[in-house]
Amino acid sequence: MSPQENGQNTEDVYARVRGAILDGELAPGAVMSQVALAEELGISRTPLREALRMLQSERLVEAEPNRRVRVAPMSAADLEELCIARVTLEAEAMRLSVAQMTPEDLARLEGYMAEMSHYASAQDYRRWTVPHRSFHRALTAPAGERINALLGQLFDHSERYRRLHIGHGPSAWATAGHREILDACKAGEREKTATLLASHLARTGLEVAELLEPGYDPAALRAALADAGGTMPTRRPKKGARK
Amino acid sequence: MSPQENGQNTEDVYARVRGAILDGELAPGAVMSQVALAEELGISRTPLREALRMLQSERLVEAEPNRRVRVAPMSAADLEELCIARVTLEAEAMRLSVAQMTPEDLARLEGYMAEMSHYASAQDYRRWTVPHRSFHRALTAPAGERINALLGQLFDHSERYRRLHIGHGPSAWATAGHREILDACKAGEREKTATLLASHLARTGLEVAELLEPGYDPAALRAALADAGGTMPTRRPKKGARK
DNA sequence: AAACGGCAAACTGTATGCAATACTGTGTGT
DNA sequence: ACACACAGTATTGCATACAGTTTGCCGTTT
Repeated sequence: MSPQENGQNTEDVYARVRGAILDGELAPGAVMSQVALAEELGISRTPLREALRMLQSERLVEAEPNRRVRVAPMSAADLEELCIARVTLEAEAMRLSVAQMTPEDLARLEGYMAEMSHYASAQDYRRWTVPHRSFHRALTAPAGERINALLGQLFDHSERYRRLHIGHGPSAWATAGHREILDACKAGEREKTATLLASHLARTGLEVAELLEPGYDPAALRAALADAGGTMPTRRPKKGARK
Repeated sequence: MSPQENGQNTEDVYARVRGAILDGELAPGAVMSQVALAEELGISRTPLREALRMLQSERLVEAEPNRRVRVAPMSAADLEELCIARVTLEAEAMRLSVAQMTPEDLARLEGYMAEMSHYASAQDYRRWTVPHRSFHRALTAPAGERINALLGQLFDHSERYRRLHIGHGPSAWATAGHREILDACKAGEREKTATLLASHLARTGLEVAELLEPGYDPAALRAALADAGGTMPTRRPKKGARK
């Protein structure tokens, strides 16, 4: 969170602090003094306080009266809920969108895929996330403004977990997953598209949860994935890991 | 929004303005001057501005820089998205919760039912909404904090639509719907409980949408309800309204 | 009569000041 | 050595002040 870049109005402050939280630059659970933060940003406390209120409303910081705000902590249980919500909502938004997508929409999606693979091969994961976000957003755009606003928030929160625990880049299978989803989209296969997306999201969530709290068993997420019609692709068949 | 009741800190101001919006006391689309509002509330603009920022984050007011804020407008399309999100998410939360509910939870739910019928027979719809909210929240409480925070917001936004368009009270069939849901809950019938809930939510949404914009066809909501496994109970078979 | 332009009042955005509350470190008693 | 009380400091919350922008009105022009 650089000392003076960009403007100094509330919205810029909001964007900067939010970005710092999502990037992990402000660690989960960290307490922040308004005066220190405002000084660091080169502004007064007034716009900062307003920005913090917005972040509080979207659960990125926790605030109690007369106490310093804390960056929202992270936990496997919270991640699991996040993923459940996302798997459920995004899969349904996908179902509602498939039929409505125009050739232009599909072309745009191909464009994002190309961008992603470009940055992936350049190992520029920082920039990879930009078309990645656009890709997911474009998949569900026809579902409407409000639903996509919700999904956008869920996406950003997920990214916070992902970036902190597996760097900023794509897993090997993520690209293949995007390809499958887009192809199913083009084929107009409504249910297949939705379940592929659900599986894609759940898989990422499970992977990050395993890194975050190795012993944690995200049974509810598995159940939600099953409810969404999804499957865990090639669940490594170690012992009798059948459930 | 009374001139001086309650405290005058940011949180109270937030609660009061929020309540006024949800009750329709501040009409959808109304523009609000900060100075006028602050004066009416008997406070300065600083805490009001912070409260408005929070309301902006949850999409109850719309704000553009250097312009007065507007109470978020309402439309059938927005209501439809709201209901889609709620039907999808709340039904899934219900599925995840059924197995985890304790006898105490079920007893609490019975208590809310009793409260509701009490206020319903007294025609005190204003107070009826309190146990109604508790009922819905208790149904999905085991699904976790984050999911219920999301559902709480969606519930409140739905209430805003409902209160504005069919008064503040329950429809005749709503009570029966709650009864069915709770009974299925007690029987541990996971899927039935979820689909009953989905149908309940969608039915209310369709009813309000019809009042709000008579010609509007909420096809997406019907599709989402079908995806959730729900059905429209006794869809009045006028002509060949089979689809 | 309608449209345009300009000016004044109103409003928003940020900074600063002050009172109230929470935090921290030191000293004291057991 | 440990717990506790207390005072000094830091920090939050709200109000006010001021600069910049928008808005609405009114006179002028076409």
